[in-house]
Amino acid sequence: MSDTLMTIREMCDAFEVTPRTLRFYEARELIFPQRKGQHRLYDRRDRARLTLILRGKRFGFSLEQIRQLLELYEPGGANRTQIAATIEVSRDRLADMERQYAELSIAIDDLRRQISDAEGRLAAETNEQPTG
Amino acid sequence: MSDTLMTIREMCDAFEVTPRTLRFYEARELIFPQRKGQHRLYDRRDRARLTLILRGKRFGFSLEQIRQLLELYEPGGANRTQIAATIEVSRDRLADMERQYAELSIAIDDLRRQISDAEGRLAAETNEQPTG
DNA sequence: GGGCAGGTTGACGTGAACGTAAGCAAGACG
DNA sequence: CGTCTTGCTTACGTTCACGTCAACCTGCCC
Repeated sequence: MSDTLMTIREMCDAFEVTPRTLRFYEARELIFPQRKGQHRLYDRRDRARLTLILRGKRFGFSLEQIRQLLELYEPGGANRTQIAATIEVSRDRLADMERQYAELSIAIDDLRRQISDAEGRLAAETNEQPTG
Repeated sequence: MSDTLMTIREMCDAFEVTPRTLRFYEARELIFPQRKGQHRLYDRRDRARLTLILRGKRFGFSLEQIRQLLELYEPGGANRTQIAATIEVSRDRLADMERQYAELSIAIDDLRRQISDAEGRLAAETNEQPTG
């Protein structure tokens, strides 16, 4: 059930991307759908990777950074040096995300305060008599 | 002290941007430095706005979205309708950021787990005798 | 008064991440 | 048999956020 193969159209509908996008990600070696003849078929693994890709994009990572991160999620037959390198860059990304998390917390508080200030001004103006 | 005017070069050094970037933001109406003759001079307000701009960019907002947000931080003589509209879009941005915050938390946990898994594999491999 | 550092405008170039369009193949349908 | 849909490849176009470059002004120093 969960390892159902999906066509490109099904993938597009499920993830709200275009075929162009999926082919583009494949060209950049972010996903590796099988082929049935000429047609692409996406399995559970491809869907998991696409989920991570879209998530990474929302955090502002480049496709290349995401590609490196995806290596971490593939316990394939990489050698020690490659695994260590992957861990390296992943730690960097993690640090980025932790920084972003902290800053986002501040920014959210900031924005909430600004919004309620503005709401206050709006309410005040409502009770005043405008001079014009 | 805090309302010192700064030249474009001083701004660039302070914020690690290029002159081109500052002029670009000005063209997009994100900052409004004074002019001394032809030369630009940036005050405390410009610096505050630039801080918010760069922050917004780190969260993946477009310059246009940031421009709208900046209106919220300027209690200038806008009319009720404009203030209300600004609050509207700001609430949308806030919602974006809250979503991002929640998702980021998940992604960080995810990534941490993947990294320690990979570290585990690395350690395991160190203790094994490689077949080759 | 010549030159030069620092700033200005304007036009064009660039890289990332796709969009769009043209043209072909292959299975489904009536 | 034609044509419709779906997907494929190739190639060029687009948007955003700047970078790069040319040409000009402008103090200011020697």
